[in-house]
Amino acid sequence: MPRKRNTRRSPDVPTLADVARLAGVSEITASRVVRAQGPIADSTRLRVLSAIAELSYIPNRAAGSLASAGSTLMSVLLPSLSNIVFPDVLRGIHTALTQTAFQPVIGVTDYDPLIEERILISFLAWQPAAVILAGLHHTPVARRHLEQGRFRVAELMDIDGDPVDIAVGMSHRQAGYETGRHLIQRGYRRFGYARHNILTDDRASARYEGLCASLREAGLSLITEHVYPGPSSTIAGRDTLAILLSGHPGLDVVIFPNDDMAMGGIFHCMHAGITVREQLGIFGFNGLDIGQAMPMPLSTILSKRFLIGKTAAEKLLESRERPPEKTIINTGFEIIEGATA
Amino acid sequence: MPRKRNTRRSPDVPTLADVARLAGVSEITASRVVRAQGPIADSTRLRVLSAIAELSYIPNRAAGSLASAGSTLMSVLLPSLSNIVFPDVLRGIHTALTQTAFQPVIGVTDYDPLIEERILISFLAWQPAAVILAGLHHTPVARRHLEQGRFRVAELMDIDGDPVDIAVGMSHRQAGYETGRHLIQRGYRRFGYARHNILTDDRASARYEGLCASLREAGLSLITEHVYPGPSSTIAGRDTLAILLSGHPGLDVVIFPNDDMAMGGIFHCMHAGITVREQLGIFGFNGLDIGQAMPMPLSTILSKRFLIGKTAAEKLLESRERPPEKTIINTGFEIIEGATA
DNA sequence: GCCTTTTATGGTAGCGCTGTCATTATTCGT
DNA sequence: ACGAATAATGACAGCGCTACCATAAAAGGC
Repeated sequence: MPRKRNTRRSPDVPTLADVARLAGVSEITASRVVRAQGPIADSTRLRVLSAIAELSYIPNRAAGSLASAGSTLMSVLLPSLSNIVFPDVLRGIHTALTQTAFQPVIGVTDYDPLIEERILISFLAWQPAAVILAGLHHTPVARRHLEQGRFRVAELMDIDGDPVDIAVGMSHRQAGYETGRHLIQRGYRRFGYARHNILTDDRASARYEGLCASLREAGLSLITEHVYPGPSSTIAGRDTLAILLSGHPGLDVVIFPNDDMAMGGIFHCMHAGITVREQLGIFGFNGLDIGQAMPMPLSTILSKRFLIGKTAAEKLLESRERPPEKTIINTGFEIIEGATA
Repeated sequence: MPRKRNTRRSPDVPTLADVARLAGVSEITASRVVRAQGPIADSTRLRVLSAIAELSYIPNRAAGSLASAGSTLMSVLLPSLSNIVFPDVLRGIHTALTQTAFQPVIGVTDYDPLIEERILISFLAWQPAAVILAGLHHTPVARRHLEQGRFRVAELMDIDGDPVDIAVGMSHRQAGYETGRHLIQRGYRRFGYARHNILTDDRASARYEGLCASLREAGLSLITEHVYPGPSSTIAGRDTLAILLSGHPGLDVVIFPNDDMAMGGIFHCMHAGITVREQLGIFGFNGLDIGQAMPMPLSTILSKRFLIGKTAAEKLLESRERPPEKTIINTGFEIIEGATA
């Protein structure tokens, strides 16, 4: 005697077979209606759709994915969500995926390549159609999986390096370099630098290097820098500036790795009675809304986060197959002159 | 003649059968090693693990989920990621899930119950073990799915209502009420209110109602309010305060629906030469880092976002089955006196 | 030493869906 | 009007894994 069907499942979850039976068609026809694929007579479609509605049928994507060896998932691996940069990227991705069948699945790596590797592998277990990551630097294991998988890969934010497939972003090294040139041209000479302790934020490091290069070219160098013993935050910026100035009161400009910390720097100046720009220039990175809403808008660099996310997702949707050659898309950046440097 | 196996897949993706063959065991034994389930001899486990490593085997979770009628996914549906509140909640969830087999899958609803319903259904297609949503208000269809599904449900942020399963959060109505009481006690009498256009931010509405109730009790009422024709942002707060004051110069305190907008209000005061607190009180909501980093820390209410996320995920992990009775966990809130009201 | 329990392993049958191929009904071109 | 293309539908196997049961060997109890 054959074992009773359906022993493992809750008895009342409808399957495609139930829908097909109710609509009086075969399973495969019902499947075609669900996927809007292949020629279906209008009358048939209607009957199937009403059966779906009546049963509150939800397709089982695990079964679908297994049968078709593919999914409509797009894995997105981001370093952090506390840093507003990445939610902006995500919004871009979402915007591009709305009205498509694709669905983003988000993981957070905490800037740790090993966590990235672990999450990547657990995402690959769901057979995603595409993978989006931040940066070009991954563990060797992750890189191998990215290169060998049957999915397209986009690496965001950074374009200084060798992408797996598609890179969308800007040159952070160049942004750092332009920052230095801009500030030198505006007359600043005595540079300080504030850092945070996220050593794996490769973009921040690249900007730092670019800045140093431009100073070197002008015969200058950083007078001082301080690494805040914690992740980036406004308070980190405030406290770091206080420390920098206590050791080197002669600084005339301080560069921060991002706008959040730069805002903290401005708050320190307000508190200590330092006139921003005249006495001390403050320069950030990202071009956040809040910095531009201040009475004296923050001098910074606008990174085009939303555009990066949107462009990457659109590019990934262009073809189902892995492209034969690598693509690098430079979304560029803009110096916002602002009023603080 | 039987059709060749594996025609649909790329030929070189290893399966559990390949692992088992290489290790010289049966598929089910290899499966047990992968899942760390059931008794396995150490020598066998080692052989299987080394076969897995050699082949770079990645389990196919679609197949696993289909066979076991379950997954280790935890669906998380949040209204927005631009609002820093939700990344904080997410961090809490992540913290609770680290070192467990569970994996969060994040969707963004843009504060739209219909989008929430759509994303919920597409997530349910993956048979999640649990679902986390924001708020207690969902479409009837969504509510029905939540109630009938074979997964646990946590509704976050808000506890003023009837949860499906578990609610974790605070009473926003009470927070609004306490805000009013606090400000009245501090001597403020002429209240203004700034709003944004996200009508479905039920929490903001509940705070608004609580505030009005406390004013009514004290024989007061809002003198004016302005709805900014756009989503919440610092610039929205700045511009809204300008409009409120131009119409009603006699206001002595303005309450904002969140810290971002309140910061914008402070920036307007700085720009317009208004002395915050003496001439005009400013009150926010959330207790963000950046507001507390200002020279005069923002007066606001601390909502415990991280704790909410962490508590909810922990609670969901407690049992595999849907709890027989509803649970409401009040994480509370704290008034931060600050220096702006 | 014999029976029971525990440990370790395997055979088999699906889970729910879709790719492939086949079949029939309809439309079209000339 | 007749073969050829097209539209609409179905039968069936199998995707990769795990639940279920069975079996065999080792360990324990008295």
